[in-house]
Amino acid sequence: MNGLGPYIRQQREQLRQHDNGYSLRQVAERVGIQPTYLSKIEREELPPPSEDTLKRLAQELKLDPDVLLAMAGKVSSDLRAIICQRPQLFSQLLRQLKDTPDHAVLRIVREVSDGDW
Amino acid sequence: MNGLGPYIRQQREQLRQHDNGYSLRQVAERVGIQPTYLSKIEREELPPPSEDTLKRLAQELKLDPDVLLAMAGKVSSDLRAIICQRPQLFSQLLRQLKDTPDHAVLRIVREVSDGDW
DNA sequence: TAAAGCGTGTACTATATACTACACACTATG
DNA sequence: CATAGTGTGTAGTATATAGTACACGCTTTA
Repeated sequence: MNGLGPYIRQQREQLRQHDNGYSLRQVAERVGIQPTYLSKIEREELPPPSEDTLKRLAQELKLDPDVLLAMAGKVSSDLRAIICQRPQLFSQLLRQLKDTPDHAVLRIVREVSDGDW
Repeated sequence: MNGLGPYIRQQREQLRQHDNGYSLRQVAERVGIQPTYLSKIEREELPPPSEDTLKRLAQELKLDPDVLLAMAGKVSSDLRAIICQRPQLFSQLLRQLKDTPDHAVLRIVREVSDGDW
């Protein structure tokens, strides 16, 4: 359980082993931020960036945006929108599922996608 | 579908019909904000207040905090925490359930609470 | 050995968020 | 008819958020 910063750095260095285009500077440029900023993010000298920046970073580094956002304590705006449309329903559901084991939740997911609803 | 502000005002005036302690000033005081601020919130002259303030307001006005937060486009911090602990799982679930009708989601809720998991 | 590229330290900055403080006019109450 | 209470207009503020800009020393490359 290390933080968002180290997680990003590790992944970047991972990718770098197979492709030299993953220097801090180059990634920063593709993501559209200053290299110094990415440096600080990776070393957690500054708090996590915005949702948008995190998403671009996730895409660039081939990471799951939802995971990256979660490590920053954030929830993607599209999920927020889903909840906000039926707040009582989904609030109840989530609190209900808080301590439900993964496999049981996944069973629900599969049942729903098998779509006899 | 009127906004958060009018919704709050309406509820406050509703409560006021049976209890004079629901003037804008008195509610504001109990909630811990300035009356001018509450006034602006109700008339949507200012953007919605913080999560904490909305929750205290909900309690004071006997409204569902999740609903109030939702109308402000926010999601309660405890729900965020639940999602952030298993982001992939719950992101998938929520996107899956986005267009699932209420009754079907409620069926899940009941199945889970009947707890044979 | 010069130039390009690397990561980082320091110092700012712009915008959004979340309010407060004071003054005013109107209404109801004692 | 004074005074207590009501809602609101105007102006300002503190803090958080989300970054930028420049300079530096080190390393690799040509």
